[in-house]
Amino acid sequence: MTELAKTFKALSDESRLRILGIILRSEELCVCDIEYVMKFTQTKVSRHLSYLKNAGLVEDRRQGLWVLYRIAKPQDEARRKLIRYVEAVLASDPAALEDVRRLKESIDGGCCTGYACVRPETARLKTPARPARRARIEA
Amino acid sequence: MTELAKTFKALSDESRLRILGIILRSEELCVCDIEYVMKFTQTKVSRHLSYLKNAGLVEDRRQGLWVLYRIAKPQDEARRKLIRYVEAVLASDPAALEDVRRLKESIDGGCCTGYACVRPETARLKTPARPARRARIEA
DNA sequence: TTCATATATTCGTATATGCGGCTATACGGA
DNA sequence: TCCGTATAGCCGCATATACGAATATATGAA
Repeated sequence: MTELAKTFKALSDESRLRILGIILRSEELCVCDIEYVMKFTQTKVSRHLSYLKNAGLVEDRRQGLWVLYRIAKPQDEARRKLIRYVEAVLASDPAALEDVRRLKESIDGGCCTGYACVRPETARLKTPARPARRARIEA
Repeated sequence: MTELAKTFKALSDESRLRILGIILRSEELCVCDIEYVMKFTQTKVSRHLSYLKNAGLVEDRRQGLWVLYRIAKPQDEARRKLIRYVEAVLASDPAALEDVRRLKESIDGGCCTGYACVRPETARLKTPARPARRARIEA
C-alpha cells in the first residue's frame, strides 16, 4: 500500500503528468527536448524526471551527452493498467494535447531541441553525435 | 489535467488509501467506525475524509449525530475505472486486508464502534438512534 | 589535458501537507 | 433551555515538496 501511495504521489503533480504525457507519446526523449516543449527550466525537468524514475514510472539510458527517458517496462499487471489509465485520460486532455502538438513541432524541427539546436550558432557537436530519437507520435 | 493531479494527490497518502479501502468494502461508515478500525485520532480521520470528499472520491450524509461516508457515485467513466483500480489493488494488499478484518470484527461487535460503544458505560443514546450501517463486506 | 555541453545535485526559500491538541458546531435527549 | 456526543475546523509545529540559481558531474571533441 505504501508503494501504491508513492506511485500516486509521483502522479499527483501536474508538471510530472505533462512530462509523462509526452514521454508516453514517444519512444524516448532527452531532457532538453522536454525542457523545450514544456518551457521548464532544466533543473525542474531533471528533478521531476528523477522523481518519476524513483517511482519506477520511467527508465533512462545515457547516450553520449544525452540521457534518454522512456516509459518503464511495467513490472506487474497493476502497473501496466495504471499507465494505460493515465495514457487514456491524457489522450483527451486539452493541455496534454497541446504539449503533444508542440512536441511534434519540435521533432519536425529536425533534431534535439536543446541548447545546441535552439542556439545553433553555439553548437559544437556534430549532428551524428546526437541520439537517435526514434519518435513515434500517434495522432 | 489539474483535476487528474488532484485526484492522484488525494490517493497519494497511505492513511487515505486505508480509509478508502474499508469504505470500499462497506455501504457506509461513520467517522467513529473508521477511527476505531484504524486506531486514528478523530481529527485525523475527519481531515482525511474531508480531503477525499473534496476530491470527489467519497460522499457523506448526516444521520442524526453521525455522518456516514460512502464511495461517491463516479461522474464519468475515468473516475469509475480509477476506483475499480484502487479496489483491485487493495484487494490483495496485506495491510488493507488486515483493516478489513478489523472492520468485520468491529461490525460483528454489533454497533457503531465509536465512543458510545467503546465505553458503553458512558453511552446515553439509545441503540435505535444509531444509524443503520448496512455493511456489506465480501470475503 | 582543457573546454563546451547535457544533465544531476546542492542550496536556500517559499509553500504545502500531516499531525495532535483544542475549540466550535450540529444534533438529540431531557 | 441545557447537556453530552459526533464531527468539523482552527492553530502551531514539524516535515515534505517545489522552485530557481549556482555548482558539480559526465561525456565527447580537440
